[in-house]
Amino acid sequence: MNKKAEIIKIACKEFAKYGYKGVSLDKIAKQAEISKAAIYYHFENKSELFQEVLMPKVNELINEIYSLNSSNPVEELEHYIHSYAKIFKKYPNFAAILAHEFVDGGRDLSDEIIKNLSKVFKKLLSILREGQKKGLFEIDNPFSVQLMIVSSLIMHQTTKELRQRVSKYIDIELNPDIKDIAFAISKKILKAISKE
Amino acid sequence: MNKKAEIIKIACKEFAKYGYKGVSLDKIAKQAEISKAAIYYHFENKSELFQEVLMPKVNELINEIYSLNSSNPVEELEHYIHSYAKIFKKYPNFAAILAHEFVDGGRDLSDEIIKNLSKVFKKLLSILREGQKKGLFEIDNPFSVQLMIVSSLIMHQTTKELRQRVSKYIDIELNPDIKDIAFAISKKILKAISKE
DNA sequence: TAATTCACTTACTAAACGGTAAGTAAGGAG
DNA sequence: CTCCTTACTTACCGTTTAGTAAGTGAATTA
Repeated sequence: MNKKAEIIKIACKEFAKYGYKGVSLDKIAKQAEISKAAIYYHFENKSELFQEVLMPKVNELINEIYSLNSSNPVEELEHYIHSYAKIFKKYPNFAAILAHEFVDGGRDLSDEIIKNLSKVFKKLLSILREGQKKGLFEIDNPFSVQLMIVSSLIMHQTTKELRQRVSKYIDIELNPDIKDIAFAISKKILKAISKE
Repeated sequence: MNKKAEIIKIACKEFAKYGYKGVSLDKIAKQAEISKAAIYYHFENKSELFQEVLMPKVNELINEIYSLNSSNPVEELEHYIHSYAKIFKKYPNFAAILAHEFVDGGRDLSDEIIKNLSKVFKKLLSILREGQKKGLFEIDNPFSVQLMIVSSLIMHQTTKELRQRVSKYIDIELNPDIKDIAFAISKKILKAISKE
């Protein structure tokens, strides 16, 4: 593996753990066994490194989500939810980075990434509208559906440490697989929004 | 208002916006129009200030959640969800702080706060178990139910800025009231987990 | 009136931060 | 052999960070 790819890999892990602002380039440099200035040889600045970490994953998520073109909203919704699960399983750090950015108001995301993420949300809205038009779904608040799906999946990936700490006091399932969570969520969401 | 209360109020706003690590005491001091050392007169360190910001809200949430003691799991679940909504409406910054801590693995939370938060999660688990025992609920994965409820409510409060940025590209409802979201969520959750 | 406490301020420290200027060893091209 | 590029390193800069030591004026207590 070349150094640039190694930096990206280490940076991805760090951004997932500490968020954009919490990551220090000194620490990344130390882990990659290079000097900090070497990072600046490969990337213009911290922000560019962050975008280069995120962009391919965002694009892969979009491709996955748009890969099915069924006329069945139920199928489409299931595919949508499992697309997230698939990408998050492939890149567990990606979900954590998104979670950090969500709570930070996307402060450190470039407009290009925001634009691409919008495509993801757009797809869900169109699925819900289609289902509503076909009399399959009954949705009073599409936004709350979106919240339930996306935040549940993202939070699942990012609260592993917290669950560990909480498990000292209560009995919870510690490490459910995201695919199982995706199944549980899509089953419940479908039941919740289905007419009759 | 005395200075200590003013510091807590400003700190609460800052912690909500930037998370524990992102907040600087210099900035809080400037806003409160005192010196940074004055903060250290009132609080032992940054961490103690953080706990003093959080603790009363956590306790109020616990009291609200445990204030109803019905034998009807449906009623109890509705009360649970609306308890969150009530506290988050009263302290919008509290939800944002929790969100930051969730994605940071509760890194900056004291054991006491973790213990108290566990009580909150415990209550939901007991409601779900009770509903299951009475044949009202059908739950394969209690953890995913918890995720859907808590993360949806918290994320709703914390993604206002992000929604604003996304709204340039897609048409979403910008500022739904948390009470409406709570109603939508509890309605969907009940439908999703009800038997039949 | 003298001593003490309260609620701070000023001035500082050591460490960490993102970022940069200048230099360098290795290798390929002409 | 010389020039140039690649992929870095060393050493630094200015700023910001949490935290501290010492001092101060006003109010309270003995």
